[in-house]
Amino acid sequence: MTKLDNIDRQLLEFLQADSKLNVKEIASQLKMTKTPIYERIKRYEREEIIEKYVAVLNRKKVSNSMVVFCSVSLESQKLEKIDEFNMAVTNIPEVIECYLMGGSNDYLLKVVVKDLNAYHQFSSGKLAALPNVAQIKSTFVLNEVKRSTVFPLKIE
Amino acid sequence: MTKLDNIDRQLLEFLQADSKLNVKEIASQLKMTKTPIYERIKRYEREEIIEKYVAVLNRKKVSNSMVVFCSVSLESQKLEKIDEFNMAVTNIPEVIECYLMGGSNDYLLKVVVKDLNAYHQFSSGKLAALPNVAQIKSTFVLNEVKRSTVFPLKIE
DNA sequence: CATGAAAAGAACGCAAC
DNA sequence: GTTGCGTTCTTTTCATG
Repeated sequence: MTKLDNIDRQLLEFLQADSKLNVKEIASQLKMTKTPIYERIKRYEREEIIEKYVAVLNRKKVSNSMVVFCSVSLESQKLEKIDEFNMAVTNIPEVIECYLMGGSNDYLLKVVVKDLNAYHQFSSGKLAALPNVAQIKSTFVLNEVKRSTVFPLKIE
Repeated sequence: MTKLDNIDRQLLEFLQADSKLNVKEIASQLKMTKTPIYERIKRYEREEIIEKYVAVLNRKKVSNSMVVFCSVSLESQKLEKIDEFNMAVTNIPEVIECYLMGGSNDYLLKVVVKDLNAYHQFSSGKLAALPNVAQIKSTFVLNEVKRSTVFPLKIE
C-alpha cells in the first residue's frame, strides 16, 4: 500500500472525476506548477495506483437495457470449485461485476441485459449452466440513484 | 436512444477499455483513417454517449479498505420521501453506488470504508441518521472476482 | 468515407534555480 | 518544489477528392 499525501489525494480526486484534465489546468487548481504534477501522475501510472483510463458511457443513450443483481450460491465451497466458478463467471460479458460475499458465502453478480427475456436466457442458459451453481436469486434495478467510479480517498 | 453501427460499437469498446488510445492508433486497428474516427468520437462526446473520461484506481494500492453491500428499507414509499432519501444518500462519499430495487422496494448500496469500525460509524451514524430509514442489512465483500466499468454493447 | 497539410496545444525531457 | 525552453506528439481544423 502506498502512502499518499494531501496533494496526491486531491490530484487523484481530480483524475477520478475527469481524466482529460490537462496538467496545466490541474496545476493551476492546486496552485502548483506543471512539473511536479506531471511527475506525480507518471508515478501513479508506473506504480499502478492508476490502473487505467476509461470512457464511461451513458447507458441509456446506447441501449435499452436493464440491470439485475443476482445472488448465486454454489453447491461446493471447495477452493478448486470456487476458482472454477470465478474463472467462468469472469468470461461472461453480461456479468460486469462479481463479488464473493461474507456470511452465506454466496456470490453477488451485477448483470446487464437487454430485457426480461434476455435475462431469462442468461439466467437459465449461461448462469445456471456454470459448474457448481446451486441456486440463483434475482433482483431487478428500478432506478440507479447513484453510480460512481470514484474511490473515496478521504475515508482514511 | 442512439443507433450504433458496427464501427461505433468497436470504437466504444476500445474507448471503454482504454481512453488514452490516440486517434491514430484506433484508426489503424479499425483499418480506417484518422478523420472519421475523430469525428465519431467527437459526436459521442457531443451527444453524451460518452459521459466522461475517468482514471480507475487500484483500490488495494491506495488504501486498506473494505466494500460492503447494504440493503436499506424505508419507512415510507411516498415519492417525496423517496426523493429525499435519494438526495441525501447521493451526498455520502462512502456510498459509491445506490440502486432502488424491485420486489421489496429496498435500496442496495455499495459502500467503501476503511475497516469494520469505520463501517459501524458509517452505518449507525450516517446511514441510520438519514430521513425515513427503517432497516439496514449489511453483507461484506470477501473477494472482488470481477469489477468492470465496460458496458457490454454486444448484448443487443 | 480517404488523404494530406497546417496550426494550436499538450506532453515530455532537460537545465538552472 | 519553481521557472523556462525546446522537441515531439496529438488534437483539431480545413481543403481536396
